[in-house]
Amino acid sequence: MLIDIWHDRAVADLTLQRSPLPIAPTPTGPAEMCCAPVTQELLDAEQAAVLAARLKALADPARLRLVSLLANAAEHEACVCDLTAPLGLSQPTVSHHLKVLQQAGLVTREKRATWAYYSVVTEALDELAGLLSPRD
Amino acid sequence: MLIDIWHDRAVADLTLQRSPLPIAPTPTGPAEMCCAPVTQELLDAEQAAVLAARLKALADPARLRLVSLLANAAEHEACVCDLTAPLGLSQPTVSHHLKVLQQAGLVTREKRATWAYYSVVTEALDELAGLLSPRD
DNA sequence: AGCAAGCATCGACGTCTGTCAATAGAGATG
DNA sequence: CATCTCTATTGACAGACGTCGATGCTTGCT
Repeated sequence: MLIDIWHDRAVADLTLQRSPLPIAPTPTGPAEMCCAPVTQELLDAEQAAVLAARLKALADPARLRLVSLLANAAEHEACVCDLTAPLGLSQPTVSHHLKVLQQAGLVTREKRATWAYYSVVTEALDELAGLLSPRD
Repeated sequence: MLIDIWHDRAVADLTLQRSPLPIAPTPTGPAEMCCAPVTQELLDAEQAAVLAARLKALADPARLRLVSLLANAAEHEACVCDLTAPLGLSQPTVSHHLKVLQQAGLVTREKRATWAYYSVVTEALDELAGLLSPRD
């Protein structure tokens, strides 16, 4: 299932010089393994805090819908201006949520021209899922 | 890995008549499938709210440690009085967190004698994980 | 009946969080 | 340069949240 939230900007995009696609686009949250699955080993205070912080980044309706929008968007990415309308939230609020998601390592940001393109870090979601329920 | 937070109450427990192990011990949160995995279909507002509520129940250090304690406890269950010390939190606070977890369908409560035994609903964790990252 | 233990609820408190309007900054266009 | 678009930051505010002490309720024991 793919939702196109690209509109006519795809056309305008062609008229702009694109950035040379940096290999490492500033990964704020490296999303490193913080602990064993919750049900397998006892979490100490610090591990629990780290894991809770990541889950908390996802545990918000707006942010869940953002992740869903990004994952289902054409090219699996979208810029802020395409996300405000589907969410019914103001642009600053959307920017705020995206920043939270980025700092948790759940999305990446790539600036092209005046637009900031966000996309989901599927590996981060996978790892989070694996911590809740062991993949065996 | 098993952590024994049972102490000497296991002995005292034998002297008390046990409840006849009811089949359906008041499942507050039935943990029914709320939506497709986040990355596969677009979440609407309501689905996002439901999923966010469940994730929010887990997205707390104390509650994560509670789940971890329960999962790693002998018999895979524990009562409130065994959980306050490992967490370093007051009994009312622990009771509060357990209630949140129970309402989210992540733990079940079974009252035996004066003790309330909580245990993890692994299926709920599995489902939650499956919504973040599709299995197979 | 009286008492003690385990647990849930209540009330209160400080903190965190989601939201917006206003503003500032970066970048493209004319 | 002036202007426009897109995005990020700031400041402010209401509501939610985590925590605790005090209290009440249930259950078993004497």
